[in-house]
Amino acid sequence: MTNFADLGLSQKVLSAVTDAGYTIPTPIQTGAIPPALQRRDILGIAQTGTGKTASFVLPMLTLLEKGRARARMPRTLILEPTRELAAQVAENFDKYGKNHKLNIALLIGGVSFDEQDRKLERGADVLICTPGRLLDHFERGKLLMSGVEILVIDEADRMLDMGFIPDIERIAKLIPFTRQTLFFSATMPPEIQKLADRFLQNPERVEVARPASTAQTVTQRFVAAHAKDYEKRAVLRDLIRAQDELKNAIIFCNRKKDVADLFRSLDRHGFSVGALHGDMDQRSRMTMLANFKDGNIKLLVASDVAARGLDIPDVSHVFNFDVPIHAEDYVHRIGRTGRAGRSGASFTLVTKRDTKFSDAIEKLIGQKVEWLNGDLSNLPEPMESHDTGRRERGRDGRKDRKKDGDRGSKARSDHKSDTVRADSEAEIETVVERAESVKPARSAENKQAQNNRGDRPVRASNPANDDNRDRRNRHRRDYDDGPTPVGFGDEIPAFMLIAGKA
DNA sequence: AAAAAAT
Repeated sequence: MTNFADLGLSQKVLSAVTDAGYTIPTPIQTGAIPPALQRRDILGIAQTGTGKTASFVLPMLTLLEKGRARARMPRTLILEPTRELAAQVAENFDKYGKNHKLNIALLIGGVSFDEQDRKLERGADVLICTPGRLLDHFERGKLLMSGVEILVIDEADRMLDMGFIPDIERIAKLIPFTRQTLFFSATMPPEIQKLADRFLQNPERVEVARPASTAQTVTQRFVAAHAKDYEKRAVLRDLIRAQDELKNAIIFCNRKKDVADLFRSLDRHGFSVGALHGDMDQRSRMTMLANFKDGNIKLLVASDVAARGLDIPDVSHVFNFDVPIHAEDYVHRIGRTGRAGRSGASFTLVTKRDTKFSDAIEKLIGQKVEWLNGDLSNLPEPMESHDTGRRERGRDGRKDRKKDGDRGSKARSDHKSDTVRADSEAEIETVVERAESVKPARSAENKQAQNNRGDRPVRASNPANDDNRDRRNRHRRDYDDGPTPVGFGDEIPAFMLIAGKA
């Protein structure tokens, strides 16, 4: 078996790798590192979770040991589709480059130019960028690309999805053709192949199988639900509480607005929860992600910004609050769990209007997904009608919030049965039965969840106002569960605000 | 029926 020591990496790099606890390289690393060290171009076909990032970070560090950066002339350039991915790659350089004295600059949008400018001025060995911000700096005359020796294009297929290809082409033209190019993509559709043909010279092609196919390590279930958001939220809460093995989870929504709404709802129900989507300000995004990675937050409600690439080890559960519209996204989302051979669980709420998409998912993954508590044909009547979510939710929400610590889904469904209109015994029984078929979460976890609430920076910024929330917001419209939190002062996180936007 | 990214 190949060892890291056999790949030709420098001592400095090897010792950092050893310190990080790695001895055996992954297939993409074994395949890509030796030719990369020979200054060959690389065409890497690999998904996240395969060790792809280290497969370019490690050889780059070794190659960068010779030479020194000059002001405004970066020596290497890495292009990433999202800010989080770029930040993650930067972390890798910190980790594996701890024995080096290299200047790493992270050029991403949403944060101030000043520090980025300073790093460019000082001379950066490695520039890790999202395309927009890089071009912005370039147009301001803050950097020259003529000294770039290595260009990395990561997640090329996703760059294509996001319409970045013209930017990438423009950037590539500014870099000398004598450069070395490392090009990575999870898939190779024809457009990407064409792009690779244009950018790469006699590349070494390294292709690795998808990491353990989804079916192997991830338990997948569909969960029937009514389409109304408050019904889906109730189903989701029961589902979360029923998970004994839940360490942490990502909950995906299709829209940013729904991320914000669901976050608020779960937060008010006492869950330890954060939110992540692209309209949040960059600082909140970073803080949320860090808190989630550190375990300060157990649940992360996210848009597809978190579906691919983000390296969040050890996610025990993925919940799809919405069925993804593109089946491909389903694979990426549930790929957030069950990584590196660990087991994981994923649950997807499916409503009648989603069947087209759930069918497409089954077709794509080539298997039927089991239903948790019976399929859509067994779904009881919706619990609304004349009593819509408004009144019931308000009460439900407050009760839940107070008593979440010692209260499971049984109690919850009891409560429901006295608030849901009582004109159908059978219907109530079904509701109770469905709720009981999932077990309540351990109270220790709920306590933990409550403890965590105060630790979050968002809250901590203004805890004093919490007391006034209910009174101040008594008249606010709210279909879910009680008052809308205000009182963030000047520090209203962006994800709280977007609900009001289009 | 969407999200992501420069301001």
